[in-house]
Amino acid sequence: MFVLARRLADGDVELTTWRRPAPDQVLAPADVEVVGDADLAEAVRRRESRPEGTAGPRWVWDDTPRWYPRLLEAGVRVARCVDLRLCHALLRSAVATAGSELHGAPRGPWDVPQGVDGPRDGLFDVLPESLPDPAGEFLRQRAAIETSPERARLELLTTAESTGALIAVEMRHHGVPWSARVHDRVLSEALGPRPAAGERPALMRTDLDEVRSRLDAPDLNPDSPAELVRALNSAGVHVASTTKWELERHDHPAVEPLLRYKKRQRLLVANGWAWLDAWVRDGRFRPDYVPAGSVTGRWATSGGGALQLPRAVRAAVVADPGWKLVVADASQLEPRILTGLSGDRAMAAAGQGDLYEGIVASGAVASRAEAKVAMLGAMYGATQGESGRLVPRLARRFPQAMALVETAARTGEQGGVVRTLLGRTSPSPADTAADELPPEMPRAEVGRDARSWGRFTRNFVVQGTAAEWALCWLGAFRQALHDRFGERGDDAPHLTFFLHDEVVVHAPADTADEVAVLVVEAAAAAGRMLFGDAPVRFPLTVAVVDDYSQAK
DNA sequence: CACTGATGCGCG
DNA sequence: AAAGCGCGCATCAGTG
Repeated sequence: MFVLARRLADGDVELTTWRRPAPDQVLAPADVEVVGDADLAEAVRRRESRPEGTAGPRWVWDDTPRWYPRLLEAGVRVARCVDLRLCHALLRSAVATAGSELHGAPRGPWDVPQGVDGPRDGLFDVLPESLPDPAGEFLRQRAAIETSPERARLELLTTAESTGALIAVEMRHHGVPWSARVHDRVLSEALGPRPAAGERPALMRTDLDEVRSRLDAPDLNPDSPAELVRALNSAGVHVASTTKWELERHDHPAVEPLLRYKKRQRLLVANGWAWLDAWVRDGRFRPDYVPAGSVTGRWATSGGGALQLPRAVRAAVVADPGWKLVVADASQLEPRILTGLSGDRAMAAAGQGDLYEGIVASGAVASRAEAKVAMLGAMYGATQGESGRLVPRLARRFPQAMALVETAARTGEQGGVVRTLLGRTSPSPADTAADELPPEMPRAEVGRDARSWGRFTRNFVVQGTAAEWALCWLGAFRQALHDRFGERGDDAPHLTFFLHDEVVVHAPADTADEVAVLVVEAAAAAGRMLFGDAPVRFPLTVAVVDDYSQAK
């Protein structure tokens, strides 16, 4: 059963129940209720509470961040939903929906960023009207899915994507437990005490004084790359840029303090006191997650840089008193995804334990470090350097795995699209680049573009399927947490952070060990959802800790 | 003054 | 200008 929620122009909400009159018949609206905004949470709660063992409704709405934050604030959790906006994007471009009305539809009002008016901006008493004709959109989506030869996979993909949207809002609602005191200590130790506004921290002034005197450039602005290159060249350090990688190759006495300065500047600017003031309130950091924010289906965030939290500040993620953090990350996720996608039995055998050690044991390469570099090179399309040299050695031992990424690369080079296991389809280069491509691009340029697009499609199948695995993992784990601990209410363990192949759970201490078991089981379940009984394993590294820096 | 693109670096 | 993918953010530098 589906319940479609649609916000009307006056702010009221229309709830339409859709059922199948009989199995195999098309969905039809069964009843309609209109509730005032103030009564919405209660109406949802009523329909979510149900006898043990019976399935609740699947809420259908235009855009999860427009609905769910206010429900959570009212204490109402939703088990399942269909996020029409996210599913629209998937189905419109999926090759598996060919022949449906949605397939290849021109960009329209559903092709918008999430939460266009902000999840809640407090300026309006009445939330904006729903995106146009959600019932029509819902039916077009159901038709696209149900007539697809890939129906089962599209059902799983759209469900996983929508559940991800719920989880993103729930994680923002709970927030990451954050100790401003510890964060300040980390900063003070790395940079010196917090300076007055507009001042450089003491340790950075020391670095800068050394750089200026050793380059004989007393007025140097170290934050201007152009100025820095000129000063370095004048001092005999011949660099074309100021990247860490290039600077490291010179042993001029200015280089060391300069690299120190740059490192500290980075910490100050990206995650310094200003960040703390802007992003941490009442002991919580609340990132704005953007599910499917990247083309491959990985999440992004907007504001706060949550997916780039430097290791140095992770000590500030501290569990509440009496609580623990359960940190779990999937080991060598992308190579294992490639194993499952390709059905490469030699690679599956190598992945019984540590995959990179398994590759060494297979005789393909000599060391774990080489195995890692070679594997990344294979998935990213490396052609040069150590990585490029090692890739052919992998190809000899694991021909099926290598053939899969090679095929994806060739398809992209020739202008075709590729898809993930569940059917997310890569953008077409024709649509993406046609208007930007200069009419008379030299042949060599076109070739370079094609190869670059081939590296994108090569990686798309792996990174995108890994993102699908992660969504299934999250969804299964969320369900397991709720089944086991849901009745504890605010005292239940909950997801608090997600980073592509890693999750952090904030858990009451007495639940932590059990949570650790559930997260491992969920990983195995995700593997089965994608690959059935194929011999590919998804081991996790799990740690129960007091702060995030203690994990691994 | 506002905007855009390039640079550099943090994360997976 | 780093080989080799995907992101976000701050800052600089150039343009309208």
